[in-house]
Parts: sequence; C-alpha cells; structure tokens
Amino acid sequence: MTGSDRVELPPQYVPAEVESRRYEGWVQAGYFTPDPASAAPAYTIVIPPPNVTGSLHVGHALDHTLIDALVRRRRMQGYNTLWLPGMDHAGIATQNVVERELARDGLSRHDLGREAFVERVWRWKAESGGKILGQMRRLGDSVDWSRERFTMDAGLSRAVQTIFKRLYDDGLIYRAQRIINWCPRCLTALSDIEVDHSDDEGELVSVRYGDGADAVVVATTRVETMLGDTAVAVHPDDPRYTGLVGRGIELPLTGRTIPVVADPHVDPEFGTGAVKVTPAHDPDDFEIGRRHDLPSLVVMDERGVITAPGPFQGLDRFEARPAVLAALRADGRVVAEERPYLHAVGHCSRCGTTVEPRLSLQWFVKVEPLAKAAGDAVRDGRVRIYPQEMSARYFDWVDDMHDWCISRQLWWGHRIPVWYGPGGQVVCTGPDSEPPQGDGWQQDPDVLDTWFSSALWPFSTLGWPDDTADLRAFYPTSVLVTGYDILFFWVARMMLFGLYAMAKAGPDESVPFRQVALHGLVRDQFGKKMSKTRGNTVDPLDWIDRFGADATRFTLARGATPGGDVAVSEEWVAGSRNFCNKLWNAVRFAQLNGALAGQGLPAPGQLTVPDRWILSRLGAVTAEVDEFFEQFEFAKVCEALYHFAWDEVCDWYLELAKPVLTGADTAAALVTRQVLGEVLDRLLRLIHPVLPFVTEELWTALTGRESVLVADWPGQVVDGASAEPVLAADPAAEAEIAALMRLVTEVRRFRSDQGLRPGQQVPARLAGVGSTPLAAHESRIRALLRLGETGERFTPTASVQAEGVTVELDTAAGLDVAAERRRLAKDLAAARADVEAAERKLATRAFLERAPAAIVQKNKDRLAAARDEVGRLAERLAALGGDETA
RNA sequence: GGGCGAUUGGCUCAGCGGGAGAGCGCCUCGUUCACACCGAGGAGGUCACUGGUUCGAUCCCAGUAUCGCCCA
Repeated sequence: MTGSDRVELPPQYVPAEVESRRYEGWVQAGYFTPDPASAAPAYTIVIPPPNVTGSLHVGHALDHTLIDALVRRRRMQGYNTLWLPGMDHAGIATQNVVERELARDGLSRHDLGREAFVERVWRWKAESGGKILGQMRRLGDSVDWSRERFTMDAGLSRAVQTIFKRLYDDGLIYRAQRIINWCPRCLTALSDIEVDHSDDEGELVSVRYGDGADAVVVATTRVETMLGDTAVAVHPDDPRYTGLVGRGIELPLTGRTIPVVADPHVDPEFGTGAVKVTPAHDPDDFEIGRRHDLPSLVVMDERGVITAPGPFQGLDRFEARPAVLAALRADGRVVAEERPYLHAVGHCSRCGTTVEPRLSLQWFVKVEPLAKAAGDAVRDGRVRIYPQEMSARYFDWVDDMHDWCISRQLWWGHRIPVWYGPGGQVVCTGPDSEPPQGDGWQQDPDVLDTWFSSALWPFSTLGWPDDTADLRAFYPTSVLVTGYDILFFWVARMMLFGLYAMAKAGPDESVPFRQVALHGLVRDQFGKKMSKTRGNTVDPLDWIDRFGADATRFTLARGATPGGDVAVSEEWVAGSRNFCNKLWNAVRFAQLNGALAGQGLPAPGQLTVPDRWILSRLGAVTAEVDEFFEQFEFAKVCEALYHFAWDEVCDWYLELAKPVLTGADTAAALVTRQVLGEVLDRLLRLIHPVLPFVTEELWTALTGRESVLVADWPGQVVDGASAEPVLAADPAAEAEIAALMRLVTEVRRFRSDQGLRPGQQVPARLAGVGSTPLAAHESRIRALLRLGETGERFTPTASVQAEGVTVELDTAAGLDVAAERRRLAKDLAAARADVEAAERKLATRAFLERAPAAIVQKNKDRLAAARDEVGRLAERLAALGGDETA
C-alpha cells in the first residue's frame, strides 16, 4: 500500500458522517463479543445497569466513557474482553411512570388489579422503555449486545429466587415487625439509604405532661405523634427526675396515663432531659419501648392519616399537627414554641415526600455476617478501591450496617417467594420447586427492593446459579466502574451477595470484582451540581450531535481524576472537537505527504535526530499511558496524549519533517515517511480507547487495515510483553531537540517583539553554531524560523543569543531599539532574581551542610549560568544605550 | 452532632519537600501549500490565614476561617 492509493481526507472531521456507520460496522464484525472458550485471559466489566425508565444523561456518559476506554484498551491488549450491558427494572421508578400514565385516564393500579398492572408495565417497557440502549450506541459503547440482560428477565429472576431461598434457609433473611422508613405517597417501605435527609424548617413545641409535682415537659417536632405516646423517658442518673421514674403521668388530650421510664439512651443535656416515647412511630422510641416492654400504639395509617379515635381521626398528619397543637394550647399544655426550628427530616429519594417512620411487618436481610466478609475482602486486598481514600467510607458503612429492609409494597418487581398456609405455615420456595397447593395458601404480596436483584448483577448476568461457560470464563469481573454516590446502594451490596453466592469458588475467586474504580459527579462549568431546577444540566446527545461522540468523551475523560467530580462546559467540548480535528489534519498532512504506516521503522542508522527524538518521546508517552490506565488516571491519559499529539507531533515534528518530505533527497524523505507513519499509527492506537470514532476513520485510512479496534496495543499487552518493538529512550536526541526548541522559541520571541511577521524571510547568520550541539541542525533552525541566507548586502542589525548561538539578523527596517531594550531588561531582571535566589541558598551554611550534594551542585550550576546571563544581557543592554529600567 | 475532603492565575482543575503548571478565557501579530475547529508570541498567581517542623514548605504537622460531601 502506498500513499497514492488513498483518497484525500477533507480538511475537517465531520463526526456525523462517521459515527453511526462505524458503530454498526463494529457490531456486525462481532468485535464486542468475546468467546468464553478463548485461551486469552478474561477482562470483564458489567455495566452499572441504567434504569429502564432512564435516558442517557451526562453521568452515564462519563461512566460509559471511562468503562469503554478501559475495555477498548484491554481488547487491543489481547484480553478476552466482555463489557456486559443491561438494564435495571427500577421498581418504584418504573411503577410510578406507569401509574402516572394510568392516572391520565383516571385509573389507579388497583383498578387494573395486580396481574393486569404488571402486564401493563411489561408492555410499557416493550414500547417506551430502554431508550438508553440506543443512546449508548451514539456514545460508542463497545458492549456485547448478544449478552444484554434485564434484572427481571427469566434468568435473573431465577437467580433472585435462588439466593433468596439460600439466605432464608441459612437464617439470613427474616421477617419482623420493625420501624421502617415509609413513604406515604409511594405506599411502600424504603431502606435507610433510600431516604435523603435535609435540614428543614419546622417547629419545636414543648408540652407539659402531667400536673403539679408530677409535671414533666417534653419537646417534639412532631406534636401529633403524642397521640401514640406510651411513656416518657429520662436518663437514669438525672437528679431532676429521680422521684418520677416508675410513676404514671397523665398524657394530655387522651385521658391515658403513661409511665416514666429511665433509659440510658436519653440525652439529659437535650431540652428538659425528658423525652416522649412513641414506639410505633419513631425508631429510637421503638428501641426504648422494647427495652421497657412498652406497648406500641399505631396512630397513623399507611397514608399518614390519623387513626387514633377522637377528634383528630381522619386528619392527614400535616393537618393533625396544628390541630393537636391548638388543642394542647387550649388545654394550657404548651410551655414553649420555637419556630422556625431547623431539624433533619427524611424524604423519599424517589418522590421527595416526607418519610414517616412506621411500625410494620417487613422482610430483612441479616447483614452482619455478610457485611463482615464484604469488609474483609477490601481489608485484605482481594478487592481494591480506587481512589484508596474512598475505602474509608466503604468501611464506615459496611462495618456498621443495619439490617436491610428488602420488602417493598409494590407490584413491579421480584415477588417474595414465600407462601403462607392456612394453618400459619410459612414456606419459602426455590426456583425449581412448586409453590404449595391447596386452599388458603397465599404468596407474600410484596416484591423485593430493586437493589436486591442489582446486587446479583456481576454473576446473575453470567448465568448463575447454573455453572455456565460464561460464569467460569468471566467471573470474577475485573473492575467495577461507577460513581461514588452509589457505593452503598450498589457496590457494597454486590460485595455482600457476590461473596456469599460464589463462596465455594474460594476467597480469591468469589469476589464480584477485583477493583472498584470510583468516579465523581459531572458538574457545570462553575463546579455546581447539575440539576433541573438550577437549569444547568447538559444533554450528552446534544453534544454528540453538535461536536461528536469523541469530543464529548474526551471532555469527560479529560476531567476524570479518581473519585473526583468533573466540571464540563460547552467551550470545553468545542476544545475537544478541535483536538479531534487536529488529529484529523495531522493524518491528512501525513497522507498528502505519503506517510507509510505498518512497515516498521527504518534502520536506526538512517534516522534523523528529530526522528529519534519523536520516537523516544512516543516511547515515554506510551509507558505513561499504560501506567495511567492501570491507575484509572483518565485525566492524565488524556493530558499526556493531548500534549504529545498537539505540542510535540504537530507543532514540532511535522514542522521539522516538512522540509524533508518536500526536499530533493528522496531517500531521506522515505525515512521520514516511514517514521511519520509509524508515529501516527501508534498514536492513533494509543488514543483510540478515548476517541474511538475519529481514530478508526484515520487509522484505517492511514494503514489500509481492517480496524483499529483489533489492532495491537502499542504498549504492554496481555503477558506484560509488547507486540512490537519497544521505543527506547534516546536522551541524546531529546537533549538536542530540546536545545533546538529553546533557540527557536527565543528567536521567535525576538521576532514577535520586533514586530516581524511570522512568515517574513529575514536574512540571518548563526554565528558560533558550529561549536554547539546544534551544529547539525542549522538548516532545520533556519527553516523553522524563516531565516534567509546572508547575501552580499547582509548587514546584521540585531542579534539574539541562546544555547551558545548568536543569531544575527538583518531586519531591513532596522531595529526597534525600545522594544529590544524592554525585552533585554525583562530578561535581565529575571536573571538577576535567579542569581539572588541561588546566592542566598549557597550563602547558608546549614544548606551546604545538610542539603543533598546534588541539590547543592544544582544551585551552583544555576548560579553560574545565571551570572553569565546577567553579564551578557547587561552588556547588550548597555550597547543599546539602555539601563535596567528600560 | 460525628466523619471526610477542599481552599493554587478570570473560570475549571493538576501538582504535594528543593527554581509555580494545564485547558478554556484574555492581549498582540499573522491569508507560510495539514488544520483559523489554525499558527507565533505575551500578560496574569506573596499556592486561604496563623503558627510549627526542616538547611529549605504550595507540598508535612497544629490551629483558624470559608466551602463542599457523606453519615446521624
């Protein structure tokens, strides 16, 4: 293949013309589908399953970009790579969506009945659910669509029943009357983490219970709950109340008499030191009630309506509150009212309704033994959390985890596989056993918390509980990539269940994943959280439309530091788009100049110093990229490649290559065409994980080969080896080019200060260059600086010194002396500051005695160089008739 | 209330013991045959504050202030 065979690329990259065609081609080629029988080591990531109700938001875009980059690199490295896609049935969220639909027709789910309703949800899923899956294609997610799963599909339902039965039989699932978080709108129990706490304005009312010597003042923010009080509690050592403990006092409005109990959990410092006890409506009070054998009086129904007989019956809890308060006032019971009073209030994370603690019969997972194992797996390094600091949060949670309430009073979800018999029998059925038959047997009406099935995701999706080829090949998964915000919801629970379900695989093989890479939230350009109310959300699909999927991905990956939030804005996406275009044009240039890729490199002896330099740098960048990927340092991966591609390849190497490529020496040109081809070939492969589309388009154009997706990774591959020659460091070439860059930059600066147009040829002589390491680079320097040859009428009017070379220029218009004096004065001031800093250090005895020799020497060298510079600059400045303030 | 983290140029963030960095933005110049989605050059920071450790602190330690997050 030669350059002339190929079509010329247009001067701009147009993502829309490339993306969908390429994506469908990849899917059809089967690149995303691994073979479980492959001998290559597996690399597995399961997608954090998006809600079936969801559409792709920028948080998904971040998560998927990072996962896809990891997966694409591993695939190129030769791993048997699986990224498994799927969705979550999202119990409450989905049920809410369909109920809203019904409500438009004036119907509730109860009008349909359970079976018809669930049927309706399935229909909704088929018609409107899973939008996100199509959107993932736009982003370029290299997921294996042939393995797509859904948390409610038959296989996963089987997994749910299997583990439920096992946990039940092991005594790790139980049913009990407990105070749980209840959403009076969703009409279901919630787990602790489905409750969001916020400091809300409320009221603190102090009420006097009892009379005379027996009077006690208690304070509450929920005065209506006093209807359910069954005691007053004080601290046992509180001298104010010693006489009262054990006695009964009158509970206002109710005519009931309740005991005063002593409980060490009462904080004597808070308020009056006496608290009302409502066991049926407060978790702490429930515990006090248990300790003192108090009755639990339920005074509210599941909708938050007062059920206690009397004048308040039938009132909503928020209507009952002022009504009870008014009655207490009228009774002369209210001692103080503080309003507004800021206190923590729990809200349903789904709908925002104020959560009501509620005594009810629910199913729980006994978490302690599972959580212990989950903690240990991280403690002993079988699972590593990145960044490591985040593991502290994980331990805090896992080491102090309350039993997990898993029953939900919903219809959409995995139904609890427990049957109740007419004689009070309780039977838990496994997936392969028939439910009990006969009159009076009824299945538990509740479904399981959505997170219960999500917790099985790393193995249920691979075929568990069956011993499938996929399970054997791809479990444990390699890394779990997700936002730190669902560390508790999901990550910790996968640990609980993975270790339990897969225990027989042994401690090392039962973990659900070997690494957890946490990323942060996407924020707006001011670092503010995105929210609909703030109006600062961005739609990744809009960005993909306008700037391309690659630009969107690059913007997100470039900001992704381990565990850190990512601030993004439209300007940054535009910048990423520009970068894609830069790559495009670098390859376009190479194509126009006959770059040769895939032919290996010329013999080392044929390489020019710029060739050796760029190859050396490429080798270094390759190693860095490998290292950064291993550490999930996506921002650094992008940074390294961005600067290498733009600053080193485009700004310097291509410029250095131009004269060679267009020069008369065809042998030299051939060498450069090969090096250029090799550099771009490797660069495109290195950056492909982040920029899949543009690199595919360019790489196939450059190499004429099938696809960069299945090309060899330029760095380390499966066994830690390299698929092609490692590019060794060449310090000599790097030093020479660095000197060349400094000289060129210095002269450019002079030219700019002098107002010389960049393109204008200026006759110049490079005096003294012969005795410097730049001797061999004179023609390159001249080309980069547009320096003309010195003719007979050459009269140098100015000179610039750098790197031991004096560049004498003939600026036809003469020298702008004032500008040059300013320049010199500025440099001189900087040099003097350098001298002073070094002198100050070297004059300190303690420094000379204590600092490492290398540091001392460094400062000595610095001082000498700075002094030379000062002398030189001062002399030149004086020659121009200036002083240091010029 | 408990815990964690942050405070670096206009904005967003890297750096975390030995001369302050990036992207975007800003200023000047530019129709050099890859790219104006570009090129060249430039301005801009006493690294929150106060102490301490050290020959040396943006970096380590303590305290203060402000902000953020998680948990109760």
